[in-house]
Amino acid sequence: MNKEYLPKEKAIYHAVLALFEEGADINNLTVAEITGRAGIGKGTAYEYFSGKEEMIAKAFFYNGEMVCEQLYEGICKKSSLYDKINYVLLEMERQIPRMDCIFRLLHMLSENSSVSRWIRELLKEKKIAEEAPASGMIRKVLLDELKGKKIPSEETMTYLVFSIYSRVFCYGMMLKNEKYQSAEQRENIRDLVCQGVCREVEEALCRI
Amino acid sequence: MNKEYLPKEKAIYHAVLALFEEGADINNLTVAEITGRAGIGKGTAYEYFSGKEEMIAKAFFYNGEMVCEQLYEGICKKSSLYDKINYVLLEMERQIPRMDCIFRLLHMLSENSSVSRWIRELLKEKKIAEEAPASGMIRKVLLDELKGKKIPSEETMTYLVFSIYSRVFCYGMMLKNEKYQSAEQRENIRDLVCQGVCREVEEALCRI
Amino acid sequence: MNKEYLPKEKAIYHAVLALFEEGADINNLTVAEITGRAGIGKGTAYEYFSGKEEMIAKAFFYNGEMVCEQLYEGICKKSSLYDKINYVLLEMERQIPRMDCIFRLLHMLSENSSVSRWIRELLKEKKIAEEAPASGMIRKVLLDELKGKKIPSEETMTYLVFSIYSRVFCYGMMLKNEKYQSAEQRENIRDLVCQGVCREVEEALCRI
Amino acid sequence: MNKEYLPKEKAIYHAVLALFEEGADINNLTVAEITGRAGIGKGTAYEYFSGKEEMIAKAFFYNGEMVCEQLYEGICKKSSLYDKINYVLLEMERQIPRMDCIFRLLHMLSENSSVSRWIRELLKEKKIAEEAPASGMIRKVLLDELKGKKIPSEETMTYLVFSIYSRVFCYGMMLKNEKYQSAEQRENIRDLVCQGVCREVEEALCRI
DNA sequence: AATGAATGAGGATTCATTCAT
DNA sequence: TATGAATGAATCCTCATTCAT
Repeated sequence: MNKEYLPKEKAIYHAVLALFEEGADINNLTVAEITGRAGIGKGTAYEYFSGKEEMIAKAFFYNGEMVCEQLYEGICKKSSLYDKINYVLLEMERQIPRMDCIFRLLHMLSENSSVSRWIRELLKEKKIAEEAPASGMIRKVLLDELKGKKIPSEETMTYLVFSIYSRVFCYGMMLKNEKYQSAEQRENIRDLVCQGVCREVEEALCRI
Repeated sequence: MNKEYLPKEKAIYHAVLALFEEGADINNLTVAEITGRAGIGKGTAYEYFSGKEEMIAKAFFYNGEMVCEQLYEGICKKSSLYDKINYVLLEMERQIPRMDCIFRLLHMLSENSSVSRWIRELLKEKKIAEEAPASGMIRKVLLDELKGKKIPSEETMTYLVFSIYSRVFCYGMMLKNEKYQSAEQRENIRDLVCQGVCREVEEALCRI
Repeated sequence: MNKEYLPKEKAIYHAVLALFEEGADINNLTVAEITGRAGIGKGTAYEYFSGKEEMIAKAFFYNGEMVCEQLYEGICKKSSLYDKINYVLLEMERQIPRMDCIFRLLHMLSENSSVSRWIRELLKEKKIAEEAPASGMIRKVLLDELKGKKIPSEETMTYLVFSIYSRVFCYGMMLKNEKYQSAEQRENIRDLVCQGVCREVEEALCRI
Repeated sequence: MNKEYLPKEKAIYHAVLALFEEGADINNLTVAEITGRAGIGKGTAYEYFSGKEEMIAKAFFYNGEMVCEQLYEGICKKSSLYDKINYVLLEMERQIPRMDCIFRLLHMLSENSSVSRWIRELLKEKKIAEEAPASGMIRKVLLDELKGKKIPSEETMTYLVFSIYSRVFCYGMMLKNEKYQSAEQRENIRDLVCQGVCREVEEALCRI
């Protein structure tokens, strides 16, 4: 299942992600920085990529795939919806730098830069046409949850996906806010988020 | 209350926003493009701004202020929470380009570009230290709603603000998705969002 | 004898000289700096001068005239050649900043900047066509000295002027050297310079 | 002993010096002109130099080293002080353009431009801390001359160095003066300068 | 006469990309 | 295949000068 990446290709991805995690501005990354960090020659990068944009776009895309894959594996090991959501939120906390990359990827989807165009291109290629990136995963989790039960209308499904998505997404945003850095606070909010999701799903099912 | 803007200053702001709305990539805007569009000389811009970054940052900040001001006025005319949220969502639909600017502003807050640094600077200057931009508005709406009722814990308040914020935010994201372009679909989802918010607030109050 | 200077004209001259004495680089002086320092509007300067170059050139020329005039007055009060040379060297020490301006003026004579062209223009206008700037003064001093004696050949005169000129000039250069800052050292060298000049003039006269 | 210069580095130096010799104003040299003349790309220059200033400063410094080296070799081949001084003056006449570069270098030492700051930096690096540039050479010549004789006081040495320096320097200035362009005139003055130097050194030795 | 806001030509510098080795 | 020296297009910013007030 795992696509095999060429070593130099991976080196570029890791270099881009590392530079980003160290606070570099994506739009001002230079090829020299990237290849320098990757430990390969500038010209070599052009043997694997058509240009700077492709390097950056694919790096973030690569990270997205890695994270989602790993996240989904973890989710599958949990049985209740509460635990699944909780697991995701905890992972977000645990891997803040990688999550920042994910957030940047999401932002790029609504940008107009040439990197963004590449990202959209990649999504089309992979035929990943979700409501929002990674929302497919949420849909799968929801369908799992509803297995054996009456399936709600497409409209309701969409709403639920968005509802869960938005909560998870905003939990991530909150993690970056200086005001919510204590473990206790986070735990409380996390609980409320998980409860909120569970309650909403239940209610939606009742309403059918 | 409204800060007065110098004509050339405003011309720059409108030029930046117009270019952005027409699909320009913020990170590749040139001073020549901006001043050309604003109808002023290149050098003139530097009489009002220290550099390109300041122009762009302040343009988006300006738009943010305008939109929030207008939005809050509209919210105040609505009496129920449902109507208030509905009004906001409708406005988002009605003014998609301006909302895109707002979204871009939000994204910039978590970027590392020099424009972003300017934006954060501006927020500090104005002493706007909210959980998230514009979240102060939601908090005010909530407090209005709870007037005369028992005030919930700070934790719960924070959660409610985030919950509402995330739903509104994601509704905005959904508006940009090709899949949800029919007026009917939107209406349905909008209703679900408003109901979801109301229900969650009610339940939170019950739980106190 | 003293040409009358208009107040704003003088203001410009003093501003240029002050900025130079404060360490500004002549070639990077801006009109804004000059007029700002002179306390007049930028446009006003253009009522008196055709451009930046003229301002700077005339400012240094003005300083040259002032210094030479004053120097010559002082020289006339001394009777012996030794005292005259000694007076000049002492004045150089006393007014180092103004001398720096003179040195800069000399340098400009052999430059190719537009300011330099202006300076050469000014010299021509005033019909000051000396071997070197201010060398006319030395020639006059020499002629005074030789009054009543046999006048040497033009060749010898030229050589003497150059010889004196070069010693005075280099004493000025030495003043700027970190190594010769003690009053005692200077006094000794000054004495040697004055003696050297006197001896050379005497010998030249003997040789006739 | 000769530091090896990279080809493109040398190309830049020669381009700067050629442009200067053709009458360009150092302070208005553009990188485009320099690289154009050097026959290399604009960007290439920045692989070797940190900026325009470094290019120009190092070019003049390079010329200074070349000229001094060559001059000193020639001096060593002459036996009498008269011949040594005469050789230097003749060389100055023969290589007027290169001497102009040297003069410009001297002037730069007392300027405040960014090029000048570079030059001073370079001198410090090379630990060349003479009274004046190239004055070290004069000191060496003097010490050679005094070999086997009683060495005069440091004060006298300094004075002699300055005295010789100033005559040579001013002879160079004279060469540029329109009034002294005939070979005969020059020869006469040159003779007087050489004699003057010799006499002064002799007298100084007598006075010990 | 005096001003300074407005201008835009001009130039230093950066950096993605190429290509000879 | 891997490289990095060379390139020049692209762009920010400065500042002399103008001109309406």
